[in-house]
Amino acid sequence: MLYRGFNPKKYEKEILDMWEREKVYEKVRSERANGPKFNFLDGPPYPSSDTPHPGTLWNKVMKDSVLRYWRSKGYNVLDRPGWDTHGLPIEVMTEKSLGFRNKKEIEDYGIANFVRKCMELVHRNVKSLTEHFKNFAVSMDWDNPYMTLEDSYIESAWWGLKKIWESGRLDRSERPVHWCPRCETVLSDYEVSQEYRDLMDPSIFVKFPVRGGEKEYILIWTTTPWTLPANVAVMVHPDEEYVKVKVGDEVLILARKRLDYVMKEAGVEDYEVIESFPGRELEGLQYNHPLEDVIPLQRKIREHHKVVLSEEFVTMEEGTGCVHSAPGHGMEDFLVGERYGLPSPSPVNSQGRFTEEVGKYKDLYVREANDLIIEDLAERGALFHKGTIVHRYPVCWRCKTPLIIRKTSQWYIRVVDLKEKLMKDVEQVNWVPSWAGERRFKDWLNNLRDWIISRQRYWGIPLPIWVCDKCGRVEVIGSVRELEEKSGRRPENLHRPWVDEITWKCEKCGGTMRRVPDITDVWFDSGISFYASFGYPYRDEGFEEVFPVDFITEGHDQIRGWFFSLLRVGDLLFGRAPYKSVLMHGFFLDERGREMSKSLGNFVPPEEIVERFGRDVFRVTVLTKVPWQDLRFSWDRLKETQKRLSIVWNVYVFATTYLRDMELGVLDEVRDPVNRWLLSRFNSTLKKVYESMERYYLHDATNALLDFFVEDLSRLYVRVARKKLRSKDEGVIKEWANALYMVLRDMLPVLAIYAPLTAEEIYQKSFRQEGDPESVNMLLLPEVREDLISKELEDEMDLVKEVVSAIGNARSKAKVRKRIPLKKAVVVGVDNFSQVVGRFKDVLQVESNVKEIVVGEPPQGEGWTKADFSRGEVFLYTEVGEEELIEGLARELIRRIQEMRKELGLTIGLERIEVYIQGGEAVAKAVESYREDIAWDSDADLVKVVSSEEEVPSESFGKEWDVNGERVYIWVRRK
RNA sequence: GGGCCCGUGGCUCAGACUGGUAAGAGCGCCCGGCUGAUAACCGGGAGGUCGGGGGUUCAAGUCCCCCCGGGCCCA
Repeated sequence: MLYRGFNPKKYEKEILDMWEREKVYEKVRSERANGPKFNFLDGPPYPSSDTPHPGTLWNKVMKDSVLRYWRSKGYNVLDRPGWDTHGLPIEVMTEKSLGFRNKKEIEDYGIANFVRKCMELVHRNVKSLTEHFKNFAVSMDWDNPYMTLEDSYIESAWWGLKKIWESGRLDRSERPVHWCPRCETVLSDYEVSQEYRDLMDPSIFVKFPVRGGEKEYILIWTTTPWTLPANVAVMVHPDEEYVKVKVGDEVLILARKRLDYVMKEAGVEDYEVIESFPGRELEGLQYNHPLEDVIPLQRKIREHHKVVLSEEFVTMEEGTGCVHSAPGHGMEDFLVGERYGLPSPSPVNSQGRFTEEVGKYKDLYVREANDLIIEDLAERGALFHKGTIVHRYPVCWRCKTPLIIRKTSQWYIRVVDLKEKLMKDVEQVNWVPSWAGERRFKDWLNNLRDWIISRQRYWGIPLPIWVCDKCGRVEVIGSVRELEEKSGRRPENLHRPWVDEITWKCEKCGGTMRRVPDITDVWFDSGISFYASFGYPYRDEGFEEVFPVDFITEGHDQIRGWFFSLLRVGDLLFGRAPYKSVLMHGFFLDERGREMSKSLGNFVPPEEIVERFGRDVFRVTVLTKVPWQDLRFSWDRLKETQKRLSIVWNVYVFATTYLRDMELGVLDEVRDPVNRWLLSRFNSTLKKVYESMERYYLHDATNALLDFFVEDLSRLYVRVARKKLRSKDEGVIKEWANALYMVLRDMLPVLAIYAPLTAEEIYQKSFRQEGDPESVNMLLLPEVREDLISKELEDEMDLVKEVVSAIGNARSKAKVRKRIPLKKAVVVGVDNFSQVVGRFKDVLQVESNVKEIVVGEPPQGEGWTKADFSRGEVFLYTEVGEEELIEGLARELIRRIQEMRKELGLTIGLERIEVYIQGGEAVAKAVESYREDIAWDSDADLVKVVSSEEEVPSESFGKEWDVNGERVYIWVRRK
């Protein structure tokens, strides 16, 4: 028996336990095993914490609603969760827990020990996060997740890398990259863009003496003095105007557009332009490096010091228009340098300290060398001006160390030439919303760069690349078996350091083949998930059948993350995008619209949500929100959802109260237009829900369902049904009971998509019959009966609602309470309303309490109150006569008797009573006139007017009431 | 500098892809009602130049252009 009061706390945990105990999920899976396939791929969350961010819960709940939908449609759903287990965040956390500050401490501790610690951390967090997701009724295959740290997964990665190598796209090259001097590794562009800080740096203007010139200098500007020792050239814009300016007895060369700014900055008021020319005329102009006397490197490259042209990288927005170029410390400088055949020295080691190539600065940490370099420049008269600047500067997203750009040898996957193809792939995908793909993704692809795949760290997929230490020959290994064949050994684990120990003799020269020490970029790990989660191609777990997957969904940050990464790998290895539909969702923000994070202290713990509102309330709250916009969290929102769900709950409670002990069978013939309307609305709702789910408009589906409960059932149908279910005509009761029962029962599997715990509780407590499946999760979604949908009926009911509302309006104006029946209302302006009145007179009666509603011309005479609605107007006769007052009084009495019955705990329709009433003349008259109605409504065998308490049997329950200002005594005697 | 998204009553949000009924809901506020779903529920009202301007159209919150404000991404 369903009980009163929507109270998720009472049942949610119990239901979850029941599912676990009875292995409900496993049973549903096996029941659907032969159904058509729906393939979902989980974007693997990063297990860096043991508590999920509320946004991750939102993400998982959205996924769950889609999975539940297809499963309830009879599909065999691929619903494996994933975990993205490798990478720097886990390493950094492990380092912190061990108190390490650099790589050396890790190596001293032992890579094997360190990697084991990382693994432990991952497993611990995965376990905890899994419990959290299960706790929100997320139905995935939790016992069987894919994890990027598994050997089978790593082996699949190797297979992919080997294939890419064979296609000629994998190679090593030396380029400047963003480098974290603490973590001592390269960072990808993506990682760099994660974190910027405002840093204060020197802003200096430096004079480079023109070779052979007489006190003539090229004026450059930089905020990274430490890159000056690696200066090779100066870039100018070919088409901008440059000038020679006389300052004192010196001549400076800079861009015209920067002149005023620079002089003002340097506090120089006396200067004179003596010559002007386009930048291209400067090309080839040679200069001397001001620090060449102290930097051995500079003496080596002195013949390269000259002006080069670049229209793409020289701006007139900052600096002097003459750009100091150090190809070893800047991507742009490097590109221009390549064009001119310039060297690209990068005299900085992996810890960000200068090498001996730069003489006296050796071993200094680059940022700390700035002051000394500036001093040396000043001593040599090369410093034109020194200031400071606060600018956004990239820092390591994990350890917050300012990054440097440094040339290193890295492994790349060349993809830039695939741009056009990738653009085409994107068009093949169904993006929700469409602009996510059409615009955002394409914009991102426009900036496509080659993929730096190597990282100089420990916890990750080891690059399966072995290089001969003698002849430099490269071999890429695609499987464990291949490794074993080459080396005769099989590592106990495919991680570092175990694979590092595997070596073999070079076939060509007899040297030793050693693995490059790098691991892969973690975006490679997750990018291969669509096939590596199957262990493809070494384990046959049905990969080919599910490629490409039907559906993925993640936040908009994953445009350049996972969506991109998957596409890149999909195209490299299989020539197409590995997914068919993508739902891009928003971020979960706090009440003020800021990102939610533990460090900001605005993080809402899942436990608190469960404690205050419960799991289903959270689920439905997030599911009613447009997915692709950011969601601003608020407790008020949860409160609203709680109210909506409690109406759903109450509708079910209402039904079970009235339908108890009734024989419910099939609904063979539906006569009443209100019931035909109900079935129409039911089927329209199903249709809307299904269509919305299939285009991933999750909020439309959820709202359509809730609106059906709130608008159609609660506000309308139930109110009429209350009367009908107590009809004197058995046939009427039967029809209404069956219609209501069927609709509510068939809606349960739909409700279970969004609020599975609540749906299960209702199912178990009152709708599950002998022989029914043991869980609501096993029910199939009802099919849409198009033939029962009637646009006409639905439109008519909308009109009825409007008329009712207009009558309510008129009552309000005339100040006549609803309990008083009114004689007549005239509807003006709607042609077919007579037919509507005929069909829906019960609704009109219950909702408006007007005896006669007709269609016609505006009535003449006194006593009419008018109200407008969209298609016409209503004239309500609001004069109240004796007769109406008496009838209203009868309703007052009934209401009070009912209240007393309730107080006595009597069961409706079952326990009978006798009623005694003492009051004035009007009361007596009301009882006389409406005795039968009173008796029927209150299950009374006797309704009697008495003149004093003496006439009332002694064991009666009596109460004094104030009815419209009159004192009335009522006694109820239980029989 | 480029790209994308957002801007709708006091607050939180639907509606925009596919132009068309007097622009909706919930919360809050004011007034009233209902009463065997009831620690609920319902009706009425006040409150919106749909950020601003221009354009297309018989018709624009919706399509196009420009601007302003906020956010995200890229440079």
